[in-house]
Amino acid sequence: MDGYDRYAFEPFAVTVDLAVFTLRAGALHVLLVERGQEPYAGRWALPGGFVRPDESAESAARRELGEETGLTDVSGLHLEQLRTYSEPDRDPRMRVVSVAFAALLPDAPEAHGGSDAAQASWTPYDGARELAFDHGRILADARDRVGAKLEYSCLATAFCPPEFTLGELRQVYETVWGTALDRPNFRRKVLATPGFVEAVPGAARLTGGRGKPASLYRAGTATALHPPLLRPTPEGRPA
Amino acid sequence: MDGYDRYAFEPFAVTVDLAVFTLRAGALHVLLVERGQEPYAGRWALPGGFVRPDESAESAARRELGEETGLTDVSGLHLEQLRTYSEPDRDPRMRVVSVAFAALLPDAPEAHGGSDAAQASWTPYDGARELAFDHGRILADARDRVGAKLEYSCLATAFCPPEFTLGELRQVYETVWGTALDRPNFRRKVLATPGFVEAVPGAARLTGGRGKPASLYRAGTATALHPPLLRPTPEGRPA
DNA sequence: GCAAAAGTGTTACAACTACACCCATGA
DNA sequence: TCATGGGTGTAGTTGTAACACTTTTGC
Repeated sequence: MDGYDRYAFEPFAVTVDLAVFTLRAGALHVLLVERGQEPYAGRWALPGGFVRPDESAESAARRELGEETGLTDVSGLHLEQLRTYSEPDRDPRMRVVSVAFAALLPDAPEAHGGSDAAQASWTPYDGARELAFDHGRILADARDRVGAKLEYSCLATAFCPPEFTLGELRQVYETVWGTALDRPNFRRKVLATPGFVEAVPGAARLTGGRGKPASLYRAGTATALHPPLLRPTPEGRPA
Repeated sequence: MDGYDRYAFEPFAVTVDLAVFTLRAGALHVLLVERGQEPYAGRWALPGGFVRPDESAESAARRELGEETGLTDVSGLHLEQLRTYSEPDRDPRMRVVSVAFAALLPDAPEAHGGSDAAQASWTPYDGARELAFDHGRILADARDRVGAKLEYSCLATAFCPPEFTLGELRQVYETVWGTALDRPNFRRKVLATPGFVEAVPGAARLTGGRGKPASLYRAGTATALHPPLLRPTPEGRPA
């Protein structure tokens, strides 16, 4: 970054792309938009758009999410940078460098199209069809990251409403990882980690319509899990 | 990223910045360059530069490292994306979005200035003075990331030459983390992790000039550590 | 009563910690 | 022979896995 040179003013565009996850009916869902314009008109894609001259990529991500999908109540939104995709040919029109984000939402307000998006909707992750650009890869990278961060961070609470039961928190892990967890052990593990959750005194709620009402908890102040909550033996796992 | 709009052609520049680490004399060192031009002329900064229209950020990072510091023999270089810094005011001249990388080198070939860099040199991490732009923050983020990745990945071998002793590998952990590790336990832990290291049959080498010659090992094929090698109780650690 | 979900208890095993101890080498 | 670093052994503790069992709700 040393001074101006002739490469500084080549037409680079900088965009953001968002992989926004939520849980619906016990399945991982992702927020997709249908493109209204070429290229890839009619194809589904991740929401996103151009970064404006006066905002950071993080600000652009929140703005575009509201503009394209109508999700303006983003109070519970957890947003974090994934990585930046910069292959020269990733957009057929011009040179576009995209800063990708992974985002988590507790409940799932209905989405609707806006600005450049013909429509927006929550789609089951496994049912996601071929996406525009390299968004399929970005989405897969985001899912891997979220799954991995559940192990050593308190990220799971970002999928839950402000008050939740331990059963709901366990379902977050089971849904994202696709494995069943031992309920008693999960409970002890979570309660033994200081700052992960804190009890809401006296409160209780039914989880599945039947069964004993469960105590309610709020997200604690901790962000990291020590020791981590490891996935049940997926053998060799990628770095 | 839906079609052209008026924000697409604002003058964005895209750069890369590299935090390159190595170990020298038992201390963590980082590769810095002295800026030859305004702004921040004469100040130290991370090596880096503009991404060209026909290359990815990863390619640009390797190219700039060679151009600015003379490090062209990058066979043992481990390079990975850190994150992207995009605050609007991070460069006083214009809008510059920078993709930052963390890099690790086993040995430390001498560096010399080149292209935009007046000079380049390996600097002890703790002795790093105030850096240009937001490079101080990037450097701190990179160091945090490297320290964290040592816990759950085989990254430590990237600091070691092709053949190394377990004592050298342990010094990587001790130097980056700033804590002493129990030698026998470290040895067992590393050898018990399949694919972390593989023995070089028959080979041995003296580590510190004195003592019993140590067996030599090569980096294995694994990339992740399961279970992880956790730091000794730093209490609350950031996410 | 029965099914479902919360919550508690217990035992066996795996991993980690903290040492003590021996070995090989250079000064 | 002493200091230094490599390598092995082992007891105590902690954490996890895999259950059985009780409690409280809706139907």
